[in-house]
Amino acid sequence: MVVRVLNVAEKPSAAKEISGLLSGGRGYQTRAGFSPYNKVFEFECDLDRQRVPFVFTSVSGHLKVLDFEDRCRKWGSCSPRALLSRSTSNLVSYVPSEMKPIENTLHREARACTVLILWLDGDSEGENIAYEVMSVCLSKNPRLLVKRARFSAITTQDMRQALDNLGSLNAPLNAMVEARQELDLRAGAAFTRFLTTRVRDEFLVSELKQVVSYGPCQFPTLALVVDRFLTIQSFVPQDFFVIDLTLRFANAGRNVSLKFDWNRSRLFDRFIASAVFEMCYESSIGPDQEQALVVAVQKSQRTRWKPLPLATVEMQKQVSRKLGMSSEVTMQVAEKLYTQGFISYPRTETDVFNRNLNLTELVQNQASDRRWGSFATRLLNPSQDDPIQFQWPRAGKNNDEAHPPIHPTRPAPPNGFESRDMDRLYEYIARRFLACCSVDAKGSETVIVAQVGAELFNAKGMIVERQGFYEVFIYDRWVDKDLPPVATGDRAPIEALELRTGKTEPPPLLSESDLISLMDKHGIGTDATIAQHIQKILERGYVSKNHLKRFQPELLGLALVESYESCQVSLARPYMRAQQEQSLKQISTNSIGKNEMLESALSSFGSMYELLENNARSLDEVFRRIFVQPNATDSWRILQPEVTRCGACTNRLALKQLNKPTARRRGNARTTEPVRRALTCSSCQLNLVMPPFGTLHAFGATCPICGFEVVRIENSERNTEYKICPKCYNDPPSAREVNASGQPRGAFRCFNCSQAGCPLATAVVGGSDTVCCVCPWCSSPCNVRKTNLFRVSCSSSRCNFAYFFPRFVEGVVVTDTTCTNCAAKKLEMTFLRTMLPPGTPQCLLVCIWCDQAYHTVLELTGEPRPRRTATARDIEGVHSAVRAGRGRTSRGVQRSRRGRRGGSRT
DNA sequence: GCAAGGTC
Repeated sequence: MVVRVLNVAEKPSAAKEISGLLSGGRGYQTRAGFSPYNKVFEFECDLDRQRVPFVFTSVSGHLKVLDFEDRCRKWGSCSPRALLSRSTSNLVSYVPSEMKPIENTLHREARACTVLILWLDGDSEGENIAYEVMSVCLSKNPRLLVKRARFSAITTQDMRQALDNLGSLNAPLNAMVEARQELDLRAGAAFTRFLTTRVRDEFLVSELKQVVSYGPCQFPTLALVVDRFLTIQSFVPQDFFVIDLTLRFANAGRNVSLKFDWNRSRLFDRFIASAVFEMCYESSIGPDQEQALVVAVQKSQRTRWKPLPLATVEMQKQVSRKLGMSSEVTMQVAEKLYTQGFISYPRTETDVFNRNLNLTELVQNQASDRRWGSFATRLLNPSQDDPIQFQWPRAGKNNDEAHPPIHPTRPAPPNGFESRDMDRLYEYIARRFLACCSVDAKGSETVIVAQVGAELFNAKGMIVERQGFYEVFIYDRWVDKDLPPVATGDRAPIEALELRTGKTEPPPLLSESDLISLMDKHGIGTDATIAQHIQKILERGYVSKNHLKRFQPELLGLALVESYESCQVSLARPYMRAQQEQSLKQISTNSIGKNEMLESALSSFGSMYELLENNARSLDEVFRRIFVQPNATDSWRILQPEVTRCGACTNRLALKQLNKPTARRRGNARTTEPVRRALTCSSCQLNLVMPPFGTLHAFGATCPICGFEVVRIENSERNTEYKICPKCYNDPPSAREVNASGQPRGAFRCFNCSQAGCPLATAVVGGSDTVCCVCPWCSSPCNVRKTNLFRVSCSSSRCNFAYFFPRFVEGVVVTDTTCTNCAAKKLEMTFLRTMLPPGTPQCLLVCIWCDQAYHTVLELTGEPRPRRTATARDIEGVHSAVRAGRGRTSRGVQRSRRGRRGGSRT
């Protein structure tokens, strides 16, 4: 019989790469599949020492989805409880319509082949997809001989080895995935339907659009946020005591003060601390005693290791921490960079580079970049006196045997990427890669140990001898700390000796990076899904991010966790997912059968369901506070029972109407009196007047000035929205916010505020409305604004000009000084010193267009200068906007502009 | 309308 082999990979890129390797230098032919993305490659290849035709195609992840049978698919068609039992509801697995083209390709190719080789990824999901592909192919050609290829990397060697050692499919591993799918679906659907319908039916919130969902990953994630919140709430500060010592040393003819740390760090017992301090103090008094003795000067070498190769979870954590991008956005941007061929596959657990990968070639690729190209060149062409040279990256401990660590695959486009986020993420990946391929940083640490009485104190100094990878990895710094020249036996006068009292502080709320680490630790989600789970609990309104981008539970999230706990239902505990994964693993090792495991897990979910249902009163109590609508007869008094959080007492503020609505006749038109309304705090006796129009929503962020929760006001008729702090709206923070004639600027919204560090405060000190220069593209006035970054942008709605200041610019003030060259207002800029090389000024007063001082700072950091010239594309953008008679093309920009201009003023 | 896991 003529042998013809059908091969299937998990994604199109893998099919193409493997085809390239297996066909050797002879190349392959490409044909279209029914899906435009999943092409078919054809070539000849040796199999069992015989040259045979190979047909290679791909799927795009899972081919099938799992759902309930029709009978149970509609909400309300059965009790949610029935979804938790295999005897009362059945599941069906089918190919959804969007996957039909791929299925059709497999059908067509399977008919014409005799052997099927499954080249799916080497993880459990890959095994499950292999089964899906097999069932689809066998349905059209039951006589196919099915084989599984196993490989850890897409290299010629691995491919050949896989082909010479074809195996069979791993049924227990597949059974494990099937069990996971079934459990997640049944439990997710049952609890979600129960929670959502209970809210709707019990409280008659018939138009409830919100889903109150349960998911085995989202709930433990929520629990992590709530846990930290409760830890902070219940934190009891403890007094501690520290002895601070400052000594005076002579250095180059000048006296310098040096602070020392106490070797005991701190003591918690007031009496012991006082006694120790007294002894210390006594021994320092006296004619010859007011000196400390230097008892040791210890020198040691210190190394800071270069970073490990980059895996997905680490990327999400670091990019959130260093660039302030959420993990969700990071993954979207990374996906874009990947599909455009700029970086390797962004979903990988691997933090060790395979020795077969040609890293020097990848480094060479970066040599053309104007920002870090010179570093790449130094790596490859080391000179004798240059410590920077190529060294193979350190090896991490994780390897998914499927993808390499994330690295750049080709140089950045010379004119930058289409979005700033792509620019920033690519830069991070490229710099991190070069840092991995360079050398550790080395420094020399000096510790001076001084003695007063019987107590020892230390001061540390550092001389960085080799910056190593820090030269390219600008996200971290290692800086010198000078010490005066001191030798053992020296005596130094005591400048200060004090017993200081401090209080222990609770840990902060979780940052995104903290949350990702905890999810990773507890095995919640995978590298590819962690970001989605975080996004989900935000969307569901269980948690929000405050102005510091830290996660705080919302009332609903807190209530869900608390009420589950009160019913003794352990679904909202961080370890639940890991525990479930553990039981599932037993299926893959054949320690337990799939059916047996499922029956037991489902029965346990069933018990929890019943527990929740029987104790639903406590759940109702909580939901009532959140969802109950005010009594219809009282509706002119209470409009929304719980809108936002009071900054004084943390109670929820209610929105009350202050006047009865009355209709009046003005001429022929019948008009309604505007509603006067206020947020009121029952315990603080506070009334905060609110704008009369628009719906109020809690925004999640907290005002850093007064601690009130920010409110988002949405006016759907005018299609505007803006944010206010309820307190600042009534009581603007200071005279900072006055207009040119010294009058307060009407109603005070977040965008009028210039509070440093608050991302909502987008006004600039000196006034957002102050013109700072003429637009280089269209000659309209330009203002300085602030969103995440400061920027100079054109005020014309028809022009897209904007110059974003680099991230190290942390403050911009428009001054009255003008540039003698171009008449632009000079800007006073303050820089974040930790992001700049040593010796850079911390503050500059400059014209950003003409002053060399600013341009020098930009050159030092590899940032581009502000461009006065527009590209052809920019100009065409302006022209087409003018032709179309509209403003900026982005809807979001248009909306926010209206907000700024007072279109939403009420 | 519900989950989590792949993937474009």
